[in-house]
Amino acid sequence: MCKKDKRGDIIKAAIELLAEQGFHGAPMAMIAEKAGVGAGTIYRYFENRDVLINAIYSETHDRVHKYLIADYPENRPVRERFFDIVRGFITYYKNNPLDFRYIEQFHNSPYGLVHRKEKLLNLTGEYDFIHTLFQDGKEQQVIKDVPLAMHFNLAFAPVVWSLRDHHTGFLDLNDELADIVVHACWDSIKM
Amino acid sequence: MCKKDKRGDIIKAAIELLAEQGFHGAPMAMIAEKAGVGAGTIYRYFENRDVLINAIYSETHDRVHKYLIADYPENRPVRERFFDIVRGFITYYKNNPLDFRYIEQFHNSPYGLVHRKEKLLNLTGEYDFIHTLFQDGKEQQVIKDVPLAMHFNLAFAPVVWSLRDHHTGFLDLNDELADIVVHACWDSIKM
DNA sequence: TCAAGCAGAATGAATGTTCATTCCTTAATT
DNA sequence: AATTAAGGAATGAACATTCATTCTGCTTGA
Repeated sequence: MCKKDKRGDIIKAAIELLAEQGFHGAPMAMIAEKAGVGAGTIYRYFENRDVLINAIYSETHDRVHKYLIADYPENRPVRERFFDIVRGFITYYKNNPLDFRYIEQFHNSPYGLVHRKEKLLNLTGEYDFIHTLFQDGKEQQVIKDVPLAMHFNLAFAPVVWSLRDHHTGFLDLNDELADIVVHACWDSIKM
Repeated sequence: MCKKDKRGDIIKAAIELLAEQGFHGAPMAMIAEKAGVGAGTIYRYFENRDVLINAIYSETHDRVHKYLIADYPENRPVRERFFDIVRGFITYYKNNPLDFRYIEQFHNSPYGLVHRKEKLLNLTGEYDFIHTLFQDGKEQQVIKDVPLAMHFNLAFAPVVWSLRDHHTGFLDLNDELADIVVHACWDSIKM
C-alpha cells in the first residue's frame, strides 16, 4: 500500500529519462512526475541535480562491476580473462540498454572527463581487474607494449560503438557478430 | 580596418567556444561577444542556434573531406586506400584540435544521431569513398564480410578514442603509436 | 498534538530570440 | 563637391521561456 522507497523511485525514473532523453532533456520536474513524487521531494534525497546524476552513475557502475567480477577467472591466462571480460561486457549491456545509454551519456558529458582521468591514472588506488589484466599481458608479452589508455581504446572502443549501434537499431549485434568483434579486438591488442 | 566578414567571425568564435566549452557551455551572448558582434547580429546570418550549429558542422566536415580526398589513391588496392584514409584522418585531427572536438561534441549530441543515420544508410545518395572502400574490400574478400557499420566501428572507434585521449592529454599519439593503431585497425577488419 | 514527510506553487537566474532604434554605405540631387 | 535621402546592416535592451532550487502549507502517522 504505502510506497516506502521514494529514493528508489526517483533513481529509477531518473535513469530512464536521462538515458532516453539525454542529460539536457530531462528536467527535475519531469523526473519528479515520472517518479510520482513532488519536485521538492527529490531534494530530500539528493542535495542537487549533480549529486543525483553522480549517484546514479555510481549505482549503475557498481552493477556492471559486480556482474563482471562474478565468476571472473582471475587465475586463468590473459587471453581467457580478456574474452571473459569483453563477452561479459557485451552481454550485460545488451541486456541492460538503460544502463548502457546512461553510462554513455555520462562519459560524453563534463562529468565523464573527471572520472576518466581518475580511472586511467588509477588515482583511487583501488584494485582494478582490467588494469591488472593489461599489466599482466604486457609483462608476459602476450599483448603489445603500448600505454594502458591505448589498450582500453583498442579493446573497448569498437565494442562500445557496436553496442551503441545495436541499441539505436543500426546494427544487430547478435552472438555471431559479437564474437567477431571480441576476436577482432583481441587480435588488435595481442602480440 | 573595415571588418567585412561578420559571418566568418561568428563561425570562428562559435567553433572555438562550442568545441572548448561544450554545446551547453556557450550561450549566444558569449559567442556574440567573442565574435565582436551584437547578439542580434548572429540572427541575421543564422536563423537560430540549431542552424548555426549545423552550419558549423557542415563546414568542418567539408574541410576534413577535402583534405582526405586530396591525393586519395582511388585506384590502388583496398589495403593501401585504407591506410591512406586512416593516416590522413589522424594527421588532420591531430593538427586541428578544434575541428576534432567540435565534431565529437556534435556526434555525441542529439544532432549527431540524425546525421549518423543518414550517413550509414547513405540516404543522401552521394558518392562516399569510405563506403565504397569497404564495399570493394568485401567483394574482393580482403576484409571480413560484416555489416558496414561494423567496419566503421572496428576501423575508426579506436582511432577516434585515441585522438580524444591525445587532445585531453591522456595519451601522446606520436607517429609510432599512430602507426600501431592504424595497423591494429587494419588487422581487425582484414580477412 | 506534534513532528516529519511531502507536494507543488513560487522564485530567480540563465538564456534563446525579437525588435525598435541607430549606424553606415551608397546613390541621387543640387 | 557637398548635401541629402534611402535602404540595409547592426545593435543590445527587453522579452519569454525554461528550469533548478526553495518555500509554504498540508498531510499523515504516532
